[in-house]
Amino acid sequence: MSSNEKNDLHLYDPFQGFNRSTFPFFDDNNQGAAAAPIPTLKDFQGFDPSYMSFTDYLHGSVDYNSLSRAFDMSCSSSDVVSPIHDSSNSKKTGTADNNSAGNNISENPSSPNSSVSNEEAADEDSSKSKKDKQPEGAEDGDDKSKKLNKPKKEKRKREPRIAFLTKSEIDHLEDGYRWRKYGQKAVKNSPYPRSYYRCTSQKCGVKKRVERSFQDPSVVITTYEGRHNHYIPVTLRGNAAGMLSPSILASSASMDRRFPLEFLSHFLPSTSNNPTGDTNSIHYQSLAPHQQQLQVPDYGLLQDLVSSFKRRQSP
DNA sequence: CGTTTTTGACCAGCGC
DNA sequence: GCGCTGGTCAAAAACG
Repeated sequence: MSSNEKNDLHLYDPFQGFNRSTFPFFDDNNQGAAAAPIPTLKDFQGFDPSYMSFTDYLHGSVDYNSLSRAFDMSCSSSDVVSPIHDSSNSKKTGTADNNSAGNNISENPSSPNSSVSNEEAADEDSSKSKKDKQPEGAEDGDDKSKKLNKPKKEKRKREPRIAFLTKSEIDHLEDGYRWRKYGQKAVKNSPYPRSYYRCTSQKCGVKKRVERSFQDPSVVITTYEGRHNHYIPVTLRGNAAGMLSPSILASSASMDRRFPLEFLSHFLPSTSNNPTGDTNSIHYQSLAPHQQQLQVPDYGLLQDLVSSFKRRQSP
């Protein structure tokens, strides 16, 4: 990788090696150090870049319509992100091509506004679609039996998902939240398994999947589903407060295991800083260009992205 | 001892 | 209807 690329990044950049231009979602204008003609979100009509961040997504400050709209039109400006607008729910529509990735991002809920997610989450997510093996009448079976009784296959609604590509040696990057791994599956056509995590916070139904790209093993694909409805837990292993401390982070040499400070700070409910609701822009200002995550609305697109990414990196 | 990870089994959805 | 695959459960093991 080119050294100037590195220079471009902050020393604690966990994404070193990534060419910023690969990430059209972060506007560099504040840093004035754009390394390449990067299509920014401004290129996405109707989708202000300063309004979209990973955290924004998680906290639902961005509405999915905007998101999908943005992606829908984005691609012209980027050879990395292509427009995928999966409005159908068929997870196997593109199986032939995407099967390795597993599935497509699911449809936007008809009412992007949300409530969907919280309802499900509130339900402890387990009610969601847990398949009930239904042991003989468990007490907690109300969830299960509920499901069982539920005659219908009301299609399980899925929360929109956002995938992030991160170059890291570590599979499970710390993002400030606590996750409990609840499963792991082999990924078809890939030597790397996919791990399933769930936020340990009680009412939070956020889930994420982590897997390594088989096309470029250095790239970790993290797919988030749902949005946190709480602050970063203070009891975070190793001390969340510490993680959020700028001084600590700035001096940290082991950042490759974490997302950037700005990134973490974005996890906090934005209302705290900005009653006017203009938080996003404020937050965005604090975003450094090295905050390089690529948000992808369609999981099935990832492999293409990785390929594309690799191409860009090799001269 | 409480929490997290591992892992085999099970279930639902989808294509054929 | 069958088989495949992704996603989840849950008991046991591992860990701190």
